[in-house]
Amino acid sequence: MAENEIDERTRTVLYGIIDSYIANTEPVGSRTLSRSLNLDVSPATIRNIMSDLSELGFLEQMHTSAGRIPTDKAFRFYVDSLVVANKIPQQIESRLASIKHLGTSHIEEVLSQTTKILAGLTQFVCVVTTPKPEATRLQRIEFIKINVNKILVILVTKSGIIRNKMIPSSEEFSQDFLNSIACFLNEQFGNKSLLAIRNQILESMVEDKERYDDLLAQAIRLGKKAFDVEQPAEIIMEGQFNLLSNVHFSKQDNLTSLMNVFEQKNQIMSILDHTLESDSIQIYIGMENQLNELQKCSLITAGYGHKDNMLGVIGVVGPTCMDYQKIIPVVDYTAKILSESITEQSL
Amino acid sequence: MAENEIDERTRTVLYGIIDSYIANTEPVGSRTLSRSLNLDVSPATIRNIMSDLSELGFLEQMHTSAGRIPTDKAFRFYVDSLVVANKIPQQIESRLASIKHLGTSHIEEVLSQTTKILAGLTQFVCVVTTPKPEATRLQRIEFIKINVNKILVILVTKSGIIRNKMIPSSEEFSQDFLNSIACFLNEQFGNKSLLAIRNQILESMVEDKERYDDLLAQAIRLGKKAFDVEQPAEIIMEGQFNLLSNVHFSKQDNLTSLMNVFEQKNQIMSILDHTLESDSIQIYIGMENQLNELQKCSLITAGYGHKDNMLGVIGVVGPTCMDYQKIIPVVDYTAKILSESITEQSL
DNA sequence: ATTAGCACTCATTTTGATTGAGTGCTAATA
DNA sequence: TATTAGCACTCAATCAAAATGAGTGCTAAT
Repeated sequence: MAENEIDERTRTVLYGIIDSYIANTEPVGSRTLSRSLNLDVSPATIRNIMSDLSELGFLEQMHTSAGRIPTDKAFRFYVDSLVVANKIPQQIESRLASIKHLGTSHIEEVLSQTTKILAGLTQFVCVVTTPKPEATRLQRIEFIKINVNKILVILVTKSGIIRNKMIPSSEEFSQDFLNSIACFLNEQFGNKSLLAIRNQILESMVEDKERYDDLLAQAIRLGKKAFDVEQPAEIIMEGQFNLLSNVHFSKQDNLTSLMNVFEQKNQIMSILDHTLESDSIQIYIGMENQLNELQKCSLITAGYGHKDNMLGVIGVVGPTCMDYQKIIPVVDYTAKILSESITEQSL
Repeated sequence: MAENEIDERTRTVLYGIIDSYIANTEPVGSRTLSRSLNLDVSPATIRNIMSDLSELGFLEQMHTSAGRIPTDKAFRFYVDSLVVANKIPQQIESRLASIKHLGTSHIEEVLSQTTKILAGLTQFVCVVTTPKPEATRLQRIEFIKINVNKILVILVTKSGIIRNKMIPSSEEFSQDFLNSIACFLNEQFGNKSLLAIRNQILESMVEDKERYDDLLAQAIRLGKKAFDVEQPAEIIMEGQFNLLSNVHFSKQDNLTSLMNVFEQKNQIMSILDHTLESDSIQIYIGMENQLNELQKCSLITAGYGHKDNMLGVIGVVGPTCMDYQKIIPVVDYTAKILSESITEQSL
């Protein structure tokens, strides 16, 4: 049997195995399946079909006399042919609705709350990236003189991020002078992306080093410090402990290494980075994940923001054998709600 | 034998048991002890002594034929009579020194880094509270008009905390007007504690409701919003996963409930709150902890800040049978270094 | 093409015996 | 009188052999 001509019955068996495995996290054997499935076939027939599926790489066995478990390939097949119900259970819907009424102003707070809720709903680890600098536009920059040689920079972005940064200053500025500089920078760079601003500033410095009058020169210099090492994007993570009580992970002891991965947020970050390109939901199953430690996990991500301007990514990490049918729409819907509540914010 | 007349030899045995238990996390029996201890007595004698100690409540057995393990009471006795070496290993000293050279400006960043280092050194869970509002004095407040009905408040405290808060405003203010208000508030309240300010504002509002001219009235009104729900103090926590690889916790399965406690930071917060009163190091052993889930843990805390003005608490949570001799000075020293580097900051 | 039957595999569970570190008690000893 | 040797007893931990049972592959009959 070739891969592209899997007949109806074979597919039913495969789905049956996957469903059963998702439900019980245990290898499934022919007899059990022949009973639970409504196909009127004997275990022996099921075995034959299973044998075919094994050969095609959809099933594997831990040892000869165990049941079979679906491979990553099987899950991929399953997920690809999954018609995702876009009907969200009432309970989940109302739980997520609370994000919208979150009166807070810090986008970090919104993201953090959302992540917590999603982690609670899925019982998996849940991550979200703060808006990436390329996508965040400057709304306002201000300088506050703290003391003789310290200036506080406040950076407000359109997406609602507020960043504080203390920068040292070699010479003393009056608050008035700082205000002028801020005013200048706001006019010059307002509504531009942080990345664009940084580049433009660097250009200015190279191009016409001497030309500027004092105000401009100082503005550029301070601006450079303010926009310079602007951290790329952070990652907010919740529910790491959910995996502790998760059947599938508590069995094995790969937990510690998994936790280590989560502690090193930058690794997760770089994975999520890739997924930002697409605005639809994305699913990485088992081995499809680059990271070794995640190869028994699946990652489901969805971008948030708006079609023309995706801000970041929200997603969950769970076992490969998670209930995709249930989880996918939840992640999808969460991203949607998050997008909406952020737009409301930045208005 | 009465509790207050424990003779030399009995004490040696008790200490021997405790030391052995700390080292191996295993019940210790009479024969092993008689060999490892240099006392020239037979196991039988040790058994008699152990029997005495059991009666006094210093030792307990899991079952008849197991060895004995020290009770909380024993650890308390041990810790109380511990002469803590204030000599810190070179390696640890240099590791902690890096805090001082942390060029960053946000106190949160300093606290977070310190906590991470302490968690790494001790391999336990490590917590620190951000400075409590009663102890933090206002350095500077500023208002930035974001749009028609949103104002960003920036609050800088002497201890280096920067708080951003978006507040809604019913009427529209010009930035100039906001500056005047900020100027007024800075003059009025500069260098006062946040708590004092809040109270004073509330008083003002009650006392002379009508008396103020427009500027003052608005200043008080905005000030109220700015200082009002100022969150009490946060808690920063690191190294939760350390306990996963800790021998003592991985054996039992009380881990999940313990992790839940750590997720509910406010519970930990309220414990740490109590410890802030004293400026010396404090130790809570096992049952001495109010929280049920922590009753197999010990908590070692130390305040940071300055004698007349303690800012917050830093501490570690580990198993009751931790190596106090080693851990106590580390926590103590960390708090000292932290205090120093924060003072440097706020100058 | 399907199924019943059968021999075989192998993780898991059960059982029972063994070991060993520990205890308490008592009688002998210094 | 304090210490110790000796002894019977306890009990978790370890191990090996046996039983169990869910599962498989193959073959011959339907």
